[in-house]
Amino acid sequence: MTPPTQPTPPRRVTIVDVARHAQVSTTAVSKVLRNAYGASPEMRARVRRAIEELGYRPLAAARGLRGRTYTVGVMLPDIRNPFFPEILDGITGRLADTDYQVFLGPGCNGEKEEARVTEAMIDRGMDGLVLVAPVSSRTRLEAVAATVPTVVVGRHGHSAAYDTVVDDDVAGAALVVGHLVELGHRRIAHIEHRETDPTRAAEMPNAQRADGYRRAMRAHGLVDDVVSTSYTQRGGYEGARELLARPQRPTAVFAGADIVAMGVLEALSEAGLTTPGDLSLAAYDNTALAALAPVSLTSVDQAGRQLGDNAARLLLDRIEDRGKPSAQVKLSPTLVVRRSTAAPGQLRLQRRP
Amino acid sequence: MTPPTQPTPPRRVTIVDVARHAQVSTTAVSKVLRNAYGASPEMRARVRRAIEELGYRPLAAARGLRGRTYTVGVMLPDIRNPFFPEILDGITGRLADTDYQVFLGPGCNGEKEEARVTEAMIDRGMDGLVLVAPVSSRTRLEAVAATVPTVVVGRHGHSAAYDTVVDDDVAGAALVVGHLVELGHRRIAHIEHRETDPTRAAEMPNAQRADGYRRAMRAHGLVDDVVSTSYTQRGGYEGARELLARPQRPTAVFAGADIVAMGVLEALSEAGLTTPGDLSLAAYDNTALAALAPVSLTSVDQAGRQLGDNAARLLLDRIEDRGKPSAQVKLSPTLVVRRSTAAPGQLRLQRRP
DNA sequence: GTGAAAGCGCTAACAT
DNA sequence: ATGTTAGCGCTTTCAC
Repeated sequence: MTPPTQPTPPRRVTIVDVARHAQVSTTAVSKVLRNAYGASPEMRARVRRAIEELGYRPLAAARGLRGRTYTVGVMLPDIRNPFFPEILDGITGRLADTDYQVFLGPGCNGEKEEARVTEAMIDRGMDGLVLVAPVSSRTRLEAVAATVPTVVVGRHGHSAAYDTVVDDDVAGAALVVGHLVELGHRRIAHIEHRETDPTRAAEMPNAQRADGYRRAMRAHGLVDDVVSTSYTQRGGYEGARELLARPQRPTAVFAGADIVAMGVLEALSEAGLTTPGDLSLAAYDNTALAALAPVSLTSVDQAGRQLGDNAARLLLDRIEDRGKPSAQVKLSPTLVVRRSTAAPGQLRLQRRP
Repeated sequence: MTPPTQPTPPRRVTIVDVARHAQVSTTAVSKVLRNAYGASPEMRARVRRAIEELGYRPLAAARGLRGRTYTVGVMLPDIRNPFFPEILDGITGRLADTDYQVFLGPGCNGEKEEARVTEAMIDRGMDGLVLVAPVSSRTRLEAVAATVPTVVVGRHGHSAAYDTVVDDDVAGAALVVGHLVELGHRRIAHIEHRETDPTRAAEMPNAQRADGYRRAMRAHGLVDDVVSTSYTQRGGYEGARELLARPQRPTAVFAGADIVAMGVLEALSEAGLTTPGDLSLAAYDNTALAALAPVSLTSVDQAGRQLGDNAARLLLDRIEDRGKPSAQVKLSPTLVVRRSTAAPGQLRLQRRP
């Protein structure tokens, strides 16, 4: 009963094969691989030629047993959120010229999933982790960071154990409020993501945005009006339904995320209303959704690529020197104005020209 | 010059620690870990207790050196395409109850990037690979499959070296044409993705969709009208511009992918036209984009989750038995009708009720 | 500058 | 059923 095809792949080329072929020691090959000190130019050339001729690639898993795996893990809360690929691009861009390879964990919701993914990454010997908008407790994050170099993206709150990279969500919210006020709006509502856990609440971007909104409203002498749902399409839909049922409707809505605005649009559509004629709508993240022609949503642009770029840079630094003091990077968002916002009370100026 | 914090993480708990703590051999622990034969129930209990008490987790990288890493790699062409997460959900769902962990490669465009990612996965000792809609040559795919168990998703064309899971793209295209014809359309255009390489062209879903479109048109006694651009928003925009410039405009457009339809909508918006009043629009993939209220796009639903589920199942089978004959799974798509398609020549029936 | 030898954490073959 | 031993492919002392 021999199978038709050879089920056994040809033995992989190892460092021993290279050493033999180049007539040097495995140590020498290892040194060349790592650009380490202690190999003459002549030797380097010999070894490189042998590597070339044999098509040798080091087995990262084996390297990891003693040194590094040259692997970096990125944990994203949700692959579906079109904002996260931006961050990822920033990370891979920065790592492109290095020997490091990036792998993503599967999208994870909640602390349990996060723990599973981070543990899996640590168990695979990854050299460093980038955690994007994690919801785990700070204690948990610090435990991870104690085990492996870690950078946390999109979560406020400093720690000596890990580096952080965030956008200034308070400033972003202020941009939106400022824009709407300038257009003449005074009844501006906000749909926020309700964070249940009070301890980490303040560290999350959603809380910062809500806070920034409240402060900006106050600064403009206006009364804030916050509806608490979640950063999902459904959350936007429910939030909008609640706002539309108010005796005194807001003239503008600031959704905490683009995806939330999609739910708002759904509710508006059901009610036979449109933006910006019946309601101005602004959101956050400036994802591809916001740029779609039929959507054309005013939205806050987080410098996603830069977030990722900085995260990768900090991570590489920390892999080189685990003892270095932790760094915090804060980037400034900008506002991208599109057709979903306009002066209030206009004579039902529709979208079509 | 001692750094303020301890830069050295506490030594990891190893199998030796567990063995010592449970007063057994490391072999015994290993057997328990793998549920292998040769350990009494009593011993299993002892070992499990020790594992529990010490918080031991095996180092996947080290396991891989002898046996398996319990890691499966998934390569997606583009994280931004909202269709792919469906497949991923199917994969992770199927693997959830196993010891296997899924990692994603960063989105890769083109053969070179694909080679880089697959090599990186192989070098990390991954036990199996799922390649989604790869563009690499068949030779290349078979080389990968010869090295590591591989399942190819979303690419037609069989191979003895790897299993395949696809949707029936020809049938999907026929669904669209049938739907539009039933509504009364006769001038139905198609925007396709131009594949440059002729050898693999026939294997790609885009070619199958174009082919299915042509065959369905012919079957209905209609003349096909294909514009070749690419499966991108820009491709849709350019394709639509070309179609709108025709002396005799089509009354319906079948875009090869949802994202293409977004570009069509952009062009329509610029021209002051709307769907379905001026033009019916249908697409493929039934992503979240299609379901957005302001978009509401008729689209072919590929059974994304089932694609992933089947891929994972086949992969596990192949990991167990590398010699087994390769399998091909083909799933049937369905059509989700939304507001972007209607009978032609209607009196500018707008979207709003 | 170079290489021999030890060992990373684990599994597999081979005792017993 | 259990333990002993020899590696997996690589990096790292530590000799020379």
